[in-house]
Amino acid sequence: MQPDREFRERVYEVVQHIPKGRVMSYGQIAALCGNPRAARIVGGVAHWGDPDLPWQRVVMRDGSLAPGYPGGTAGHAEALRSEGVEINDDFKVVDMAQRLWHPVHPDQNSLL
DNA sequence: CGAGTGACCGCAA
DNA sequence: ATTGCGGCCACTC
Repeated sequence: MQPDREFRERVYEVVQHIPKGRVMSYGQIAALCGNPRAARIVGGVAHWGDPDLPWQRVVMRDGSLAPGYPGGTAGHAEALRSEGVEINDDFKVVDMAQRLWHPVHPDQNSLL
């Protein structure tokens, strides 16, 4: 797939700023990058984009983990646990609402 | 230009 | 609280 460079780089910018121990959803990131419906595109970036970024901090809206993470959901879970994020037996982030990171304010989507 | 595809999302049953 | 479905964006063939 590989989205256009413009969008892709904004995604990088955002993902880089997710603090350790916090997570963001694909849709949330997409919105922050100016394209609220491009959640799937963000997924594409996550899969094929720069591997030297904290992609383990990007999860689904409901807290479930991505299947495409290197090492599978299990690997993803481990990566997150290793930085203090609790993952339950169903491979979902415990207490998403609290774990979700929002750069500025919960509703308005300003760029960092 | 049309059809298929994917680390998604929100709204019904 | 779980599923199922349709809709979305960008890209490839």
